Amino acid sequence: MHTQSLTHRNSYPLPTARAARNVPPPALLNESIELMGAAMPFARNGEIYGENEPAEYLYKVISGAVRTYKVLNDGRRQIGAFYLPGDIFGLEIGEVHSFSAEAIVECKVMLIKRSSVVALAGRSHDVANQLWTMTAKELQRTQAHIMLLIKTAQERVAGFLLEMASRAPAGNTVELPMSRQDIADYLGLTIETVSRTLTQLENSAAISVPSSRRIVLRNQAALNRLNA
Amino acid sequence: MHTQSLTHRNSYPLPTARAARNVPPPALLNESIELMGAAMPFARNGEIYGENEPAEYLYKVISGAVRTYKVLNDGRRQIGAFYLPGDIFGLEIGEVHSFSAEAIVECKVMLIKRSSVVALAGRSHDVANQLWTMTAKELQRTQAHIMLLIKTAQERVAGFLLEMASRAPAGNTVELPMSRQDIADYLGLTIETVSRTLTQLENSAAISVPSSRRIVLRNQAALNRLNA
DNA sequence: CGTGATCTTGAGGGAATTCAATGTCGGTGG
DNA sequence: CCACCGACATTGAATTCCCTCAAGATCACG
Repeated sequence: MHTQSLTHRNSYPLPTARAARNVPPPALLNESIELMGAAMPFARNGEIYGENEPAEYLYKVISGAVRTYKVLNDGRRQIGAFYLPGDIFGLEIGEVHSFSAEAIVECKVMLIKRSSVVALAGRSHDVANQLWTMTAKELQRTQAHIMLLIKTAQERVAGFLLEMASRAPAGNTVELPMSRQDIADYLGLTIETVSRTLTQLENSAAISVPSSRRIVLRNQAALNRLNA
Repeated sequence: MHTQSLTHRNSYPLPTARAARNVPPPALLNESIELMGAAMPFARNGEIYGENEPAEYLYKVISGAVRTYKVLNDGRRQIGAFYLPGDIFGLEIGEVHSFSAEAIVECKVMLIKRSSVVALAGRSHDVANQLWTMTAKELQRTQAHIMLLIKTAQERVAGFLLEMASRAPAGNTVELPMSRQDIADYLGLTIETVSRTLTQLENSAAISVPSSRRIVLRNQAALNRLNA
């Protein structure tokens, strides 16, 4: 459990510090998160929060990558989302998290007390609106995930690569922070099928795989065609 | 297209009418929807809105049942959700709907102008909060849907039946408004697999199927076990 | 250079799909 | 009233795609 590590976060500057300095409430939730928290480090595979734990914080990825997931009682794991630098996660309506969150690689994550944001939203319509917008964006992302899960293996992998490419900084090379197992659990496939499918895509000249965690999209049109 | 039918809804009472009567803004979004709209009828299979159409309204099911769905370019259809009396749908953040919506059976649906709700939310923190809460609930529902889609056919069908049972009014009999095709497209299966699976569940005494649209949950524990 | 973790590849099996036929129900008209 | 029709549902047989199990290959790291 990581509870202690979260608990001692109380020593980080909180909104009261801002109030004391007579700073007007920030219009942008994104900004307020930066102002209200300090980056907290997590080791590779470190737990950020667990399913059913109180949802006390919101989180913003500063560096590294995060996965959220659920485990069924027979051990199957489903990854709900990958979060990359700049992404906010842990936004829940209930009192507890409905997924668990782990660092995929070494990470820095900004934390903000949920109660602070909610309080802020009670005063600023801007913040309230962004809280809603962020949740709605997450909803759209989840709906897109559903559309992936009904497709063939090729389509899922192609869709995943295109998604990662669109979120990555640069051109047509995707740097994957996650393992094949993570990808498989995100796409509802096995590692073997993911691996085989990547090989197929490479043989059909749609991609090349210089190293297992680096993938070059050689024929984006072909991938888009698979993306249905 | 149903655009005309929506357009003439401008003749329904709008928030301004309430303001003129010096009524305080309602605290509950649910109430405001009832106050702001009148029930509109839709025929079986009638389109309520289409994907990529402007998201001008929110909708509340008064009677009947609604499905939202997307169609892939090769014709595969994925149903995003079923909405039953009391449920609100069409809540989108973007300017356009990301799914289409159709009446499964003859329906009455309450409509409310999106702009009115958003304006109301700008004045009432209560309404803003409920707008957020509703979106977050929808997110949770979608995440649960993902967990269904990674399971076996038996588990998906069992999960679907339990979901419908928990939403239906009465005891352990589920009255299905939707066809096998709808169920299949919701669960990412074929109608044949849905049909065969129901037969299996019946043979294993977990359910009985007196008529194709009526299902009795005979052994809820067994279904829950399948629900993983 | 070994060791464990991760990834790839192969062979065989199984669950769901596809294709096809039959069965059932509700409505409509003779 | 019942015979017919179309829509919907069920069942069967064959196929396909992905999974499972198993063996190598590659990579990172001490």
